[in-house]
Amino acid sequence: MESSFGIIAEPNRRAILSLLASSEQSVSDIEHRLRMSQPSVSKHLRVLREAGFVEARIDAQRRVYRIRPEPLMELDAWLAPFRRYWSAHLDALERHLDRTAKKASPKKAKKERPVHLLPRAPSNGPTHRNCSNSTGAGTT
Amino acid sequence: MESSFGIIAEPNRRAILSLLASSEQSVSDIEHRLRMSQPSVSKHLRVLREAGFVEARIDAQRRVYRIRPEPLMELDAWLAPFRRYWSAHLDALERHLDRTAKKASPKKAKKERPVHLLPRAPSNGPTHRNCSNSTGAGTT
DNA sequence: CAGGTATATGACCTAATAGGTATATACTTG
DNA sequence: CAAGTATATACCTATTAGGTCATATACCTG
Repeated sequence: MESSFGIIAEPNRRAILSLLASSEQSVSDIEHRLRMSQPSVSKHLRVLREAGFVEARIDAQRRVYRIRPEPLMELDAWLAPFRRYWSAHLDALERHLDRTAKKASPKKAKKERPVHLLPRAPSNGPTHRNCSNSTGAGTT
Repeated sequence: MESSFGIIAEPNRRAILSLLASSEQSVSDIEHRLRMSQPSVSKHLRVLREAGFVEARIDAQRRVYRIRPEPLMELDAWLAPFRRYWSAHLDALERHLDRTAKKASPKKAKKERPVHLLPRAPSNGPTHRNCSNSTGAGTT
């Protein structure tokens, strides 16, 4: 696992991080709250630890894990160049989250139009700055 | 590939996104700028497209790709709960990025102290806010 | 329509990874 | 020291994802 991005690609690891976001937890805490096997939790914690996402503190036999923010800040930093796109799409996010939450089942078909069937662009100028089409058209 | 997180786990895909962040590009643009094979670029673009990270516009035989921000906003949203940790570590990020930039080679050994050898915690309160230790051990 | 260009896709191979079970290690208490 | 608890690790397996090569598809130009 090279990058921080690869680390958080794993859903269970994200769940662990989210859990730790609220407060530190021992391994067995995580095990029970997330319904995962103990070895699995330990393995994920190891990955997270080696990637700097968490650190452990010893309390008797327990290892109490907590967040270390640096790698997450790194992700945040990577997102920076894209934030210029946010403003135009502040509400589009809601629709997006809404949509992906409902779907999530269709495997691999009919979710995207094949590229060669894309609608012809208005063939005006290469004004790549307008992202307005897709979102335009009020939902209402 | 389930989530948006999985999509951006792939370095080439992140490179493509970063490239598109500045301006839209055709497939062959990407191919040449990132020194990737054409099939590889197309496949990654497909993944990105199906995940909603990019969309394509047709210009003659070219497919001109551009960013769609929604999934990135989703990532940004996921990071929100962790931002409470930022403030205490604003400068720690620099050190972290600095460090990980230099290393990046050691595969899997000696990068983290084994957990059972962790320093005894001062056993005071569970003040999980201090992340100050551990970072010592210079590479040199 | 023929030839050329740009992109997508399919087949195949390989490497990386997550999960499970069993077991080792470390620490605590009597 | 013995027994018990909490956590880490080794080994194995199935799955997945990415790369390349070859080829199909769509579009342009003359």
